[in-house]
Amino acid sequence: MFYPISMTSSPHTPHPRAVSTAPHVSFAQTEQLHQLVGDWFIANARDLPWRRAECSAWGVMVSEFMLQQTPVKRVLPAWEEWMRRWPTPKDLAAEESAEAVRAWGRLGYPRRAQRLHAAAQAIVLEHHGDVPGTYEQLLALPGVGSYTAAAITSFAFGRRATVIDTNIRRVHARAISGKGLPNKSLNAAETRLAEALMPTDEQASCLWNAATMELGALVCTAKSPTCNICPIRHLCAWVAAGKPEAEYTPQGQSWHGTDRQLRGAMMAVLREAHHPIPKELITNFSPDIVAPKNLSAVVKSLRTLGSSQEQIQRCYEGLLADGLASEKDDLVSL
DNA sequence: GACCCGTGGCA
DNA sequence: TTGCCAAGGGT
Repeated sequence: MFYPISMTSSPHTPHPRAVSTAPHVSFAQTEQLHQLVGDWFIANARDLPWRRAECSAWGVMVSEFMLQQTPVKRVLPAWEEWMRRWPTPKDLAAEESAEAVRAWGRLGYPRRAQRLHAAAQAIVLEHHGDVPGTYEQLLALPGVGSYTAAAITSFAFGRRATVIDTNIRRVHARAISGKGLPNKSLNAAETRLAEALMPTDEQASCLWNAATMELGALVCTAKSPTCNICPIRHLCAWVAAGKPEAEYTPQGQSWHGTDRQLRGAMMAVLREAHHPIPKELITNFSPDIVAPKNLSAVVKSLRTLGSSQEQIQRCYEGLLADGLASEKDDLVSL
């Protein structure tokens, strides 16, 4: 992480280069937002290991993968262990993909581990083992989308990139657009707004990215934002409008009885098994199948889901198709 | 754009 | 307790 410390030494000096003006926001207001949110971040940012100056680009990249839909608190220990074990892309690339998935543990969305492993191999093959430093190069890596590419560009390399994540979108929606929540999906208007708000100065842009994200994560939260401590509450369009309700209510993610629940249970069985196991251990729930001792608990929990045989088959084949599991001679493994 | 992909902390 | 939802990506 590149902390633009220079901003703290002269906090009220305007940047020499012009800042784009966003719709509904004056130049002066944009400057003020940068200053207030930046100062707030410097005073209140969490001390996360991937933000420290000594953290490698690879460390930032690993954190970004893990943080895709998984909260910071659960990522912290996993990141520490991952970096201890695989401190460079080359170290991970030399491993079996299955080992990466196993080390991913219960972070969720195990395909991220698979893609991170594939990205490490691509980095070794195409970039001499060094995490590439441009948005386009990063975007070409497996599992790296527009958010992650911009985040690594900004946080690991200190280059100007427009980072747009769910936190930043929410801050923009409220502070600028006066809405309770951003649109259901990122659209062109939101992207234009984010680009227009981005400081032209490279250092300032990195601070703005990190600071806006942190503000969304700690203060301008989805559920009950703490506007009373918000550094930009007096500029916030949403507050000024009386905090109107969002135009829609996000539909909750269903879980019980879904394929995802069953896939998760199957993945737990496979992670526990450090050797290939009989296929029917997963696909056949008849109680006379005896699991190896260390698998008993997870297999039992899998059986208690009460899934139909059709659903079991569909999910199992899905795992094979996604490359999360492989089958040979009626034995399956990660 | 809609949908799918895991998991667990927290109110 | 039940439901929300968290630094997204891929199809």
